[in-house]
Amino acid sequence: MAGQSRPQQAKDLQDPPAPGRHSLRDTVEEALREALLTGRFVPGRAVTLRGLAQELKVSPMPVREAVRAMAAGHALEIRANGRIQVPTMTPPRLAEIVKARLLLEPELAQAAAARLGPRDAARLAAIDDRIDASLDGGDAETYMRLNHSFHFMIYRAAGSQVLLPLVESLWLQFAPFMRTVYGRVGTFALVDHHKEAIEAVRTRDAAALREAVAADIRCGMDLLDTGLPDAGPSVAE
Amino acid sequence: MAGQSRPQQAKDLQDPPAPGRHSLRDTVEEALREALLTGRFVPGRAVTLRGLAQELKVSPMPVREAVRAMAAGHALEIRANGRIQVPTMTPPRLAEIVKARLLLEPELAQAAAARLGPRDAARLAAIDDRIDASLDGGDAETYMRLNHSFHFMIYRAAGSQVLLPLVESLWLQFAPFMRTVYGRVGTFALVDHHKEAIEAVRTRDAAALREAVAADIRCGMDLLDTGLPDAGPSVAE
DNA sequence: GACTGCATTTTGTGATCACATTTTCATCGA
DNA sequence: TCGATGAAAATGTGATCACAAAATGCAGTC
Repeated sequence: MAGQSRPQQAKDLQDPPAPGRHSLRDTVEEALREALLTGRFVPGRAVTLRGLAQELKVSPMPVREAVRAMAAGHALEIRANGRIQVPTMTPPRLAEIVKARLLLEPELAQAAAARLGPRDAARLAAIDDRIDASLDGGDAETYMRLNHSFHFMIYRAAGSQVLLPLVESLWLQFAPFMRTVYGRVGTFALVDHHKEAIEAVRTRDAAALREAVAADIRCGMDLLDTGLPDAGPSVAE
Repeated sequence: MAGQSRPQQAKDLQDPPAPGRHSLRDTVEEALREALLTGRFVPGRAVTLRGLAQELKVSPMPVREAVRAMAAGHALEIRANGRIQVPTMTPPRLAEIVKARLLLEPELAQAAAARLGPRDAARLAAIDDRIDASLDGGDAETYMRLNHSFHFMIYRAAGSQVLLPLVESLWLQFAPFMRTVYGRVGTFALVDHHKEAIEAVRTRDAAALREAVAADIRCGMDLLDTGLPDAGPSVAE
């Protein structure tokens, strides 16, 4: 034990006891997911290994693996020159995401209906109240986090091991762009179908839940369509 | 030029000129994809970083990132103790994969129909001939490779940036299990709907192509269902 | 003979170093 | 004033080391 070469363990991430999981890599990955889903990472934003590492107080190593994992799901993009950035949105890409969402999420919602009930409806209503509050307050970041919670509380109930990850991948892809649209057109214009979804959950009406989710996707993504008439890379942070 | 500390670049992977891309990581990832899609990696098989690295003549570093990327798409599984293995199949998981495939792949095929024609039909027919040959010869590995080529030659024509990666992820998940079933029941019992698909491509009949793909999925996966009546972990290498 | 105990090996994780490439930016010249 | 040029900084990639935890193998015991 020479006592000089022990460059192990950051040890002071901010939660030394590490309550939930272990592995700094998972922590970084979760941080990235958060940043993307809440729109803190805007399309086109450059992500550097050392920069992220310093920000999260870890070595570049766990960041490399986390970034690579996100890139595998197209949540991040590795350009030809090797640089990493949040993917930019294009009209055809957005159209495809909408199509994929409409194929998968209603299916997931329908499957979840049987495993949900009045208790869950109450929880969803509570989230929806906070969503309305964040919309009134113009807090887009909180809105996006809560909207994600709302949808995935439903989807998770389906107990899916395959469909759910696919849908998560889709959300990671469109969320950053979603955020830029809210920043441009504001959050006041938002119309969702959460109320219908809650009612469908309460009455265990699978068909109605399916339709509510589909309608919600259609409305939200229509709004997004108005956000990219031009190929404006103006919001590249 | 001290000439002593230059532990850079393996340099002799097997293709020094490196034709297509660069980056050892991508090479490893491609090797993993190949191994999974052709069924050389069977469900439950343990994958070790150092082992794979030695096998591919690279350092463990690129392997770590490649494995992590595959795990992000659930093509590999990182267990609670950290060990890496090819995921095992369960009846509900297989059912979900079938559902997801039936949702996405017919859609992709339908979209691809407009961008395919007689020339492509001829190419597909050529592949299908080789598929029949590999089935007669009992060469399951070649069959799987060609079957993948057949389907993705169609899907790729859709020019999809979102749906296609999702479908690729699904194939990586069920392919290893598919292989074990062929090993058990043989390849002679295989019935596909490639002939109908080729005809639909030739006549640019989107609806027919969609239906041919859907039928092909249903048949193939029904066969797989017969492969796991019990929860037999007997085929763990 | 089967089971428990410990020593050895294996394996994933994190950190650091070395290097090629690219980007950035300040300086110089027309 | 603007563009080219060069040095300096930044960045991704690959390799190696160190370490903890787990798996493995081997003995010794009941």
